[in-house]
Amino acid sequence: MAVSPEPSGLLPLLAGRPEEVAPLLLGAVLRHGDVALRLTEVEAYAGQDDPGSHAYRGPTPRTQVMFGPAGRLYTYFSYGMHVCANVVVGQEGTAAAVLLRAGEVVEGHETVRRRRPRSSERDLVRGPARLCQALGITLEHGGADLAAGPVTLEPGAAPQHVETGPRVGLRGAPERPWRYWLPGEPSVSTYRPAAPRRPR
DNA sequence: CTGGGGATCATCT
DNA sequence: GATGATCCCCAGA
Repeated sequence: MAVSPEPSGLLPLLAGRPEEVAPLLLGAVLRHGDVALRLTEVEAYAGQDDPGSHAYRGPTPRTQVMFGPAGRLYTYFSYGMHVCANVVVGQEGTAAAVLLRAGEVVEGHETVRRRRPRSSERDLVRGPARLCQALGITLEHGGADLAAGPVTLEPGAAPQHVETGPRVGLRGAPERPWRYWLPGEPSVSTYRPAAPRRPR
């Protein structure tokens, strides 16, 4: 009567609405190579209905993956120097996604340290671009199937407490409190409104 | 711990 | 040509 934990047990859950799926991903383990991270902070994005979503204006070459089936990785290049990663969720065609914002290193700490040598311990996996750096996720991983690898997602212990709040860094988005995090985790980002850019 | 400002380029209009 | 779902470094407390 062995209980066989199914590594893909999380994937059927990804088909739900993004704001329902996002909190389920907290505590889940994201793995790439010898590094494994326990997710501590995520953010939900609806597709065409959501002005904060990259898919808001319909499919483009970049956002093609978001319109595909759930369980794939959507990666994008940001601010000229950073890579961020989302898990595509919801029904095919809806372009919903969950941005992976922060995590705790549970395996491969030395590898992460090597990739982020100047980081303080607290900032190691704090923030979506840092998370990708820590895991070694690049634009090449865009479209990767999380059930097949090389980046995989496994269920973790169900979180006891989940807090929610406004999403980070969005301008002109309606208040959907779709940022989810595990309270008390040192890896969870401090809330900071987007800094206004200096006019030239 | 907090806050401010510069870096730098793929993507879309 | 403008714009970021950001990070890093620095100063100050």
